[in-house]
Amino acid sequence: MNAPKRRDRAATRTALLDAARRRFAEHGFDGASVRDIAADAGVDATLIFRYFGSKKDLFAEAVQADVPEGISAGDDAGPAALADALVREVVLDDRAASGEHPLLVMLRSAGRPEVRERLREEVCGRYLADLAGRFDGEDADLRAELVGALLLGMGVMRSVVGSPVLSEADPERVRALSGAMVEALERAKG
Amino acid sequence: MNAPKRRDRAATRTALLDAARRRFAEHGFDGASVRDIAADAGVDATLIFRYFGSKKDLFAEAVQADVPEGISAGDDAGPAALADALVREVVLDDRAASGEHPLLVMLRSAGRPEVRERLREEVCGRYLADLAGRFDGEDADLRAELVGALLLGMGVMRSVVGSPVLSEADPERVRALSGAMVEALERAKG
DNA sequence: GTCTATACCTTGATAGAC
DNA sequence: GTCTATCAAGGTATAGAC
Repeated sequence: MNAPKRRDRAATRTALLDAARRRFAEHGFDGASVRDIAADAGVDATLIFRYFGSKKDLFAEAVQADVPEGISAGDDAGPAALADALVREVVLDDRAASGEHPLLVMLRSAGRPEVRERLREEVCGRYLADLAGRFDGEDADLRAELVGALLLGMGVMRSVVGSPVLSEADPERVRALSGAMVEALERAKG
Repeated sequence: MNAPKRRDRAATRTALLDAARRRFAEHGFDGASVRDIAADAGVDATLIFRYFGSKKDLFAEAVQADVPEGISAGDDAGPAALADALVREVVLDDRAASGEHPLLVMLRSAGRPEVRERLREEVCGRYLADLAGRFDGEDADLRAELVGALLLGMGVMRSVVGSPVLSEADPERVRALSGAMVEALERAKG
């Protein structure tokens, strides 16, 4: 089912991206070999280089494909509302179908400097900037950073460290507790 | 200076461990080759296998050596005091001399399943268990997990993502804000 | 016993044949 | 558009030199 019809560029590319997403998510960048990915896709390994240039480029494209566009909270919502949306997106969301959140996939591959750089762009440019804009007071960026740290840390706990507590806990309770932490930050204006 | 006297088992081992710590901390598990480590230590690469068995075993020993024994807070201190001590240890402490905190080194090498397993033992068994014991109420373990997530996330922000905000912020302010978040958890008893 | 030479297998990457 | 060498680098094992 993964094997594309022979001589079908588009299907080959798609099959490779698909296999890459799964392999990278499960084994990380270094743990997934191009030969394994190609075998999963039912094509020859050299096609990866023909179509994507390098393993790194394949990784970039595979992981980028499902980074959510924006954040599902109103533009004028406060930090707590945004944080709540992010908790659901990064931590609680059942991603059994779509796999791990791309940020967490990147975290598991953070040995590579290029991956860390993408992470920084993604986290700082996309998420933290948005968060910081919703805090008021002197050190909005520091408080946004702490919210980001909490979120990222929850993802790391669940997905990298592998602690079962967050997965097994009542999602509503998780949202309530993390919400209380964010509200404490809102109260502590600089 | 790194080259041990020839035919000196202890000195060779030490030199290898030393070089390994530096290489692993800077480049992660996959980014540090046994040949590079051995070259740094001024010895032949195959000695790594003679003395440690495998690269993984060398990593385990190199990283284990400087995981702090216990946590520098009184046995009867509350969660906030312990969290404060941990913030200093993991995030704020100037480890320029001793290098990154071993937990963060492990995080940067978290592509490998064995590394993740060590991380889980370390984080859950050592840090979270201690934290959970200091909360009272129903879901002490969940609240301990959230404190751990905040701490780990701060370390990840600084060391993996590479965001400059935490490093450049006033340490006292960081302690005050993270303390407020932990206190919010104490208040939210299950 | 302590170290060195060397060789083997896997993996990322390239060149050129079909 | 696809596949078959082929290469360099890296982890690992073994034999043997001092």
